[in-house]
Amino acid sequence: MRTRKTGADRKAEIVEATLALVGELGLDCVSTQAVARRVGITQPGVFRHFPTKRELWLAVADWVVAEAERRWAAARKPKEGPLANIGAVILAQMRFIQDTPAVSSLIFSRELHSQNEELRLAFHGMASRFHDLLSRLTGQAQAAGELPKDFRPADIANLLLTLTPGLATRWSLSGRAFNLVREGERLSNILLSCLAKIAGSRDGASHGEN
Amino acid sequence: MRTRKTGADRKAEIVEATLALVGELGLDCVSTQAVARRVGITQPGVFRHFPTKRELWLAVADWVVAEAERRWAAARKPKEGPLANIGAVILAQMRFIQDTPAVSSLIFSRELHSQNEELRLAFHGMASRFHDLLSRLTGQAQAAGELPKDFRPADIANLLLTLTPGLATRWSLSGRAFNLVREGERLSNILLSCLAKIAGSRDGASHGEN
DNA sequence: ATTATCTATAGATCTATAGATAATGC
DNA sequence: ATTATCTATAGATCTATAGATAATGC
Repeated sequence: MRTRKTGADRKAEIVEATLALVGELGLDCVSTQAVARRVGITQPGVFRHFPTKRELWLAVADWVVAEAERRWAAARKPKEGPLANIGAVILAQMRFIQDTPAVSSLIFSRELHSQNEELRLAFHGMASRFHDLLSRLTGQAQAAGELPKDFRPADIANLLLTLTPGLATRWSLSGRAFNLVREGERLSNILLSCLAKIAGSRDGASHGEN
Repeated sequence: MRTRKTGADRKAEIVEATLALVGELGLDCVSTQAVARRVGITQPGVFRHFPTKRELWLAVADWVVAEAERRWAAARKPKEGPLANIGAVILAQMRFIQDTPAVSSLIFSRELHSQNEELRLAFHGMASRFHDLLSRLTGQAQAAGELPKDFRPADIANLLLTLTPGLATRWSLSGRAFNLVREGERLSNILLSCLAKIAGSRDGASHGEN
């Protein structure tokens, strides 16, 4: 019993250690033993802070959701146009995944998938709010003439939304061999400039295709 | 000892059961016990067909990769243009994920991520070949004037490639609450028609942006 | 004769509980 | 006095091995 911290501090440490281990080793490698070792306490010590492992996962989800929303808010650039804001928010999300790759593992885990509905709903809510944010910005960009009105904001938002998990998948499969943020910047610029070109060439036209 | 099958048949059954269980319960719920129960043999029976669980995962990966490539080939429409082929191949991939959701779980699993490099390489190879296929088709579509030459085929292919895992993520988080194939068709049509519109409005122009 | 399957079981690991111990805060 | 942490341990579960048994194929 060398060090002794407040309950709140230790809880935060345990959540942080769990996220780091999920990112390094994958989700099902994370035993309470491994978490305890990393934090520097004994394995049963973990259960004094989280009565069950399920509670630990929920705390992890809370942290992830709060951190994501904090980063979106920080990325907003009120002085620039809606299009620049879309790019900034997408980049913030890419940076979040690069810094916290555990998020990707959590999304397809058993815990979330079939054993902890609450966990799935927490992440689903996060994704929904991200979609809402992108929809709103897309609507503003359309109103400002920066994006074409050929497509509904919700659809463009969905297209933008797929970029992050789509790229994250390739990143993970490659062994994290490229810079996720840089590649994300490149691809989102291509997509956005492609959309913007339509707006530029025949602004305001509104006939659907497909 | 009621039934008794050939080794090859039983192996295939075990692989199939494993994939089904991963899709239903998530990857780390799949014990050799669960697989054996589903197949209808005893738990040690599994190890007579696969010496280690690692070997079982590799067999699963082999099946997934072979099945994916079989479906891409079947989806090709030689009589239609390159653009229609791009759409068809993307839809085939969406349908594959919808039929075999285990693939998504495998991609972010511990097994693949940090314990079985061979498994990661198998899936990485699959993704690379899919990218090559989309790049080739994009090049053809550009040559045929169906897509603009503003962007490199490899970049457009990357954009198209993110659609499937990106949508699959949203699908998984939603509790598989929408039709992945139909939504995939809708979104890929939006993306492709957006790209095509540039080609239509000022064909052949080739100046980069961003 | 070959080989698919079964029974029995070892040994590792994982979550969680009970009760003791010692560091902090009043 | 409160509470963070430790030691000891139960009980479940999981991969894998050893050796016996029975179904198939020549």
